[in-house]
Amino acid sequence: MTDHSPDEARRPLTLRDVSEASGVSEMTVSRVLRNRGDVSQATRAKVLEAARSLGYVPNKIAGALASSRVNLVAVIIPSLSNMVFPEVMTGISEVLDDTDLQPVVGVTNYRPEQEEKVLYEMLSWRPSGVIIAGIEHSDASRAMLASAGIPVVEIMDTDGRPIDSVVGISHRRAGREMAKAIVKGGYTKIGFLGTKMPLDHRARKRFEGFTEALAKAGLEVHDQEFYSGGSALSKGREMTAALLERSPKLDFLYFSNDMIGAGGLLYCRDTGIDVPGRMGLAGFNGIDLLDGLPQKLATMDAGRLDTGRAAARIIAEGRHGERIELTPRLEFGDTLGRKTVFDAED
Amino acid sequence: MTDHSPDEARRPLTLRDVSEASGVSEMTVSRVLRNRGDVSQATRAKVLEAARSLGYVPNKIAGALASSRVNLVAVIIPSLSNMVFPEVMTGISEVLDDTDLQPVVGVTNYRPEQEEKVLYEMLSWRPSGVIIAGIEHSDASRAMLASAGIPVVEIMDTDGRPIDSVVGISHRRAGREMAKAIVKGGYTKIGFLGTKMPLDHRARKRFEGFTEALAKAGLEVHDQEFYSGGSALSKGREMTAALLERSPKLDFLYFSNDMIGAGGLLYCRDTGIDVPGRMGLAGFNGIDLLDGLPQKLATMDAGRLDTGRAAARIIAEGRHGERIELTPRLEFGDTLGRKTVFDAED
DNA sequence: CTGAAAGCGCTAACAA
DNA sequence: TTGTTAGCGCTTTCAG
Repeated sequence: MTDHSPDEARRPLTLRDVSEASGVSEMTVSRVLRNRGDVSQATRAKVLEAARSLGYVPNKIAGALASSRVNLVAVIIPSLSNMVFPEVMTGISEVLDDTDLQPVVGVTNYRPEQEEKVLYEMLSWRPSGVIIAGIEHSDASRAMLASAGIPVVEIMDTDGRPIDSVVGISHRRAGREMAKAIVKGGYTKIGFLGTKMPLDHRARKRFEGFTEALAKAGLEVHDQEFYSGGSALSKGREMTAALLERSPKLDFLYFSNDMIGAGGLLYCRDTGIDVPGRMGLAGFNGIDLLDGLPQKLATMDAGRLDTGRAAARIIAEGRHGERIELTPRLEFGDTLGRKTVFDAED
Repeated sequence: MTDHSPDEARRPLTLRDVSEASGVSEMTVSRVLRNRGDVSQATRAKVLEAARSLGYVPNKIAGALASSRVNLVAVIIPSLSNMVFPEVMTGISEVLDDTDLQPVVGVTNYRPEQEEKVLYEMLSWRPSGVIIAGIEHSDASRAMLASAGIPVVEIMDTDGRPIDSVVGISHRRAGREMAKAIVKGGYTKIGFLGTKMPLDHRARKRFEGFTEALAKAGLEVHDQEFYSGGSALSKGREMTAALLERSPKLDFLYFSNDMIGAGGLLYCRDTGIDVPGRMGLAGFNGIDLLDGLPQKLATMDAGRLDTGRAAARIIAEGRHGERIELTPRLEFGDTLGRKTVFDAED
């Protein structure tokens, strides 16, 4: 096993230590450890044995400095507690696992200054690429990304001018399509329930697309309710209660995410509101976590897994200037589009 | 703005560039950029202006090599899609945000070999500390951690022999206490529903503690159902249906996590099973995400936020050999302990 | 307060 | 197939 000398602070081992222990030059040790260049089986074995028995862990800092190659990919996302981003991460990891690249995650909490700081911090490690959520960034952030000289992929939003590559859906379009489906379903008194966060650009764009498409159909959002804080079932319940108290005539509720949408659904069921007859519901995201609810909420899948995969592939292949726009997929579930049934019973 | 010369691959800027642009020695530039040592206001201003206008981003690789100081903390967790780990991360970030340390996340997918690989990879960047989930690791992993010469905090499980520091709860104890509460509630025909994963040591330990405490009360787990795959409401429903079909006489179901527990709860309600009269239910974790369900599931909070905070503090303060055992907190909710009410009505 | 020299631990490039 | 020589871009140390 590892050589545990007395408890003094042991200096980390270096290539030189392995070199001495194996009687092979540092350079050759380096080659063995990186599987680079031809090395005889004999020396190879000697070196590996020495490295293993010493417990040598290479110093990538020195390696990266010498080779100016860093196998890190910076991934910058607003939050980990949102369920959406971990899924993107899964897609990214899935692809990077087949390469020697390693994702490094930074979290911004939806704050531009934080994003700037995290970005600066990560770029200072000279990663091989950056995957960053959203297409809205501070001037300083954009400048850093533009001049970093590495592949940059902005993900999850294609409405805007990307710095380099972009992968995701158009949230305006997602909003529009949901509006069209609702109109088609025969609903007319439409309420919106969403987040207050002015910095959640994607939610904002969905809302814009939504109202725009409603307007084209001669409709508008009748009433709305905003909240701040995490998305949770209970929030959805409360908001729905408040909104319906204020505007009892609503016949459709569009939630800005599935979690609060599910809360709204539970509220409707508890209070005996017939869904989707008397009231239609829809959320956003396609969170399968909620699959076991009594009714399946209508939603719009944003292709998070595919987004992560595609972004990672762009980085892995060192591509630039790609644009991959995914199609948001409407899932009707059990809460949208049965208005006619209700009308018949009315 | 940044000087955008023609599109040729620009060499990243170095201290030397800033030095030349500002007419100040590299050394002094370095001091300004790090706020180290005394520098006159005049030079200070010159340097900052030059750095800013060039868009200089320091190279931490070189800095780290020269100073052998790295402001990274390796955080190694099994999964991001589990809801539990993001919450721990939140606690970690919260504390590290007040320092100059940066968390770097690695994911193992509950696989020891993956853990070993990720650990090796991260240690090769010479981080200032390691926070790692669980207390079970491969020999190689333990050896790496033990000889890294940095603070190591194993989190979320205190049942075992830690390498350095440990923060978390005893899952055996959590299982025992839940068993006691169930016994006290008057339930006797107890079913267990959990994950198949033999590598989820914490779930295993809870189960062991659970059966042990039941045994002490002269009871045993009457029937059980295992599954693999992600935790989701629908899984909970299916498992509950299967288990109750097989063993209709059960009067309590203990789920290994809140998500499947919630699914079980929904199933019981849908099929008209009186909870907690005819059937008691409990999960594990205290996921407030589910707060808005019709009934609140009994659960055991594992103090994830506090765990993250405490672990980060140990790293930030460079402490060694700490042991912080948190107390799992039983939350009765609405699904445990009203057996007597039912008995009266029976 | 500022600067010059040396070197962190590794790898590119070349030599043997 | 193996070894030697120079750095990579910074910071430490010491001198002014």
